[in-house]
Amino acid sequence: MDGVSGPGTQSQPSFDKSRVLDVKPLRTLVPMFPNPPQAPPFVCSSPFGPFPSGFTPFYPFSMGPPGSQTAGEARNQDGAAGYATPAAAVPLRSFGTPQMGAHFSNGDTGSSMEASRDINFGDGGVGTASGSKKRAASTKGLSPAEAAAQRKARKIANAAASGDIRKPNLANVVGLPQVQREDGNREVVNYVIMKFDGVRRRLSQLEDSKEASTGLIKRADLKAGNILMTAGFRTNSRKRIGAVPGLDIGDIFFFRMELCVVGLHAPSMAGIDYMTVKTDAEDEPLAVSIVSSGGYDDDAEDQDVLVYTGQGGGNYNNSGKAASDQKLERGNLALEKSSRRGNQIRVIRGIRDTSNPSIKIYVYDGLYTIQESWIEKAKSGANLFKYRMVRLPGQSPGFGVWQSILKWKESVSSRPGLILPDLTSGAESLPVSLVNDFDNEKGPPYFTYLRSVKYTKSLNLSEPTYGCNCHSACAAGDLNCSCIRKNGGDFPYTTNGVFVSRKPLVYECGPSCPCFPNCKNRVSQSGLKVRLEVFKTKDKGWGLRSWDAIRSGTFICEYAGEVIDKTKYDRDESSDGGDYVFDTSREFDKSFKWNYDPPLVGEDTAELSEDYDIPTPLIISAKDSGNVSRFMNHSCSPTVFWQPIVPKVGGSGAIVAHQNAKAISVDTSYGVNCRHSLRLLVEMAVTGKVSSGGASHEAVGLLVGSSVAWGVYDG
DNA sequence: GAGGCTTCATTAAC
DNA sequence: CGTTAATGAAGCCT
Repeated sequence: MDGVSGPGTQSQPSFDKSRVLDVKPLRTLVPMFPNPPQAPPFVCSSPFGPFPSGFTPFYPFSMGPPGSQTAGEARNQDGAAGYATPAAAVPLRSFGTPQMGAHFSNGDTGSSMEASRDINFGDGGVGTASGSKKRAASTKGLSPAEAAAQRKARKIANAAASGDIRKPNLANVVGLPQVQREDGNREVVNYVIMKFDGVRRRLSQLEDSKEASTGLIKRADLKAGNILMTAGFRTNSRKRIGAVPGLDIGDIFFFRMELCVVGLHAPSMAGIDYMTVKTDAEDEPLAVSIVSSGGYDDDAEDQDVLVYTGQGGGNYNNSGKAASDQKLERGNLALEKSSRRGNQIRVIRGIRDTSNPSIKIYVYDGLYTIQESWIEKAKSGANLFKYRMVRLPGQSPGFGVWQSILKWKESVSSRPGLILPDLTSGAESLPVSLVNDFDNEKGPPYFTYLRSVKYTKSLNLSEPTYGCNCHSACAAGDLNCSCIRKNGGDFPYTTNGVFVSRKPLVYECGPSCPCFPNCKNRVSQSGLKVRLEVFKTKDKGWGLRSWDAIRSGTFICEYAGEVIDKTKYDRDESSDGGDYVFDTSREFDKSFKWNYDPPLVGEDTAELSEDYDIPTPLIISAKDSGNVSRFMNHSCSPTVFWQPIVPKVGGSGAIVAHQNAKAISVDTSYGVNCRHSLRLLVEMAVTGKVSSGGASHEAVGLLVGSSVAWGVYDG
């Protein structure tokens, strides 16, 4: 046996493998595919709520295209109620309705499809007359700040239009209708966040490339935020005390600008957000939200109590100013007033991962009130305002979960319900723990752990070989690198390894490329990067979730399993054997709405409209052998998507380059060279909810929680 | 690899 | 109504 055994076999060498066949498979991962032409649009959305983000959903089995119904019915049904969205939620596609369309000045609301395209990002045109007209007209009803920002954006747009054609010209983004702009809901929030990150990734990509590094783009996060804010592509802009519609406790963010565009916390920098409330007597500033990020000497150890420091006085860590007394004005005054009134204040906690200090996330931790405030002397001798903030009881956990995770990372055995610290037995570069804190089941049925796809027969690969001549590492913007040219001139990943935009096929550097293994174009070849956990769900068998915050575009894993014959698959499917099968031959989503949108001016979009077929379709079964991906459950609002990636073809035995001896090595006697592997990328992560592991239908991925943002889920 | 520095966006307040 | 000041983070540079 050339593999690593699944749980149970270590202690039971004589494990009866036939049990595998006795146990009804838990779930199937079906790749996400577009609606077939004959199907109505948005099949997946209704009635479970709209699915605006455009990454193609995994079909709920009960709702897939007509052809997939038969097998689907027999499989585990996606809990219909589980994915219902609040009745109040306004479907995004209704943006195209006349009442919403009125907010579009271009009048292009003839059809809902057209209008919904416009919602995304206008017409994508250069700084044309029509574009300018649209912007001018849409200035109506904007605040002075917005109008000023828009003027600024126009300048940038003009500069871009007259200059280098590849410079981003995203200034013609069309904002959301006034209704959504002021008051959001979950769909709108998810949509805004997704667009924010799409633009941010694209700007990052351009920034990475040499030609643009001399240009205007720095701090892609700020830039992306500015573009959206300027256009009015934001939500919950109306300030309010208390909860914000569409935002849940436990939602996570990776940039301050994200808090801004979703209306959780308006200031792009300041830690205290407040609003002036008119009373009979006088106008009173009241705090609405605070961000505790570690810049001041806050005491944030306790889950439910936060001692927050006021702002100003040069007491901030990175401030170059001499420290002085803080004044009772602005945010400090607002906190004081809120304290007197006993008002609720939203708290966002910044968290630095001790194992990876470069990553900082922001977790929305719900509502607090101020219990007491006082003045305290800083080390510098300056007076600081201190506020003891206490979390309102009865709220679902947010920050607390992350604190627990930090402990688990220090000592796996402290994880409640732990069955195995690493179910891969060392096959993966990171452990994957097996946990059941729900009932007494001791683990999933037996399977063999594979790190990669296993080929049981030779495949006739016809794709041309490609390979670059780069030494050490391929560099973004280097068009001499043939791998980059294969990718249309863009580096598919940002420097920190985040996938930028979906496309039919991504070309990574392969075995015959001379570049080093740490080349930035080898992201999916380096195995697990995210700390995962297989856990028992309430009603969906076993599922997969993460201990790490997974940023949108993060590579998670490939779909490992055994490649099987189509005929065998067809036969199995009729007898309920289709579970765990991933069929890559189906077409996948053509809309790519996860991407920045529209394409930058002058960008060639031809490749997106032609051939979506991947070169060598595979049917992969993870029933008997597979990796963590076999535990990903189906969801109608998935947090991951599938992206075909090819490494270089050719070079015998290349797949064995996966070095871990305990892993199943690919049997090269079948003539396996390096094939294209299928890998999963996370769509995620921006507003993930943290779950303490209750495994409700939505509490799936530890770090993920709702439609946008989970790395992994059960469903 | 740690720490300092620079730059940037928003909005209340003037 | 236009302008300014206050605020802090992220990533680069040293």
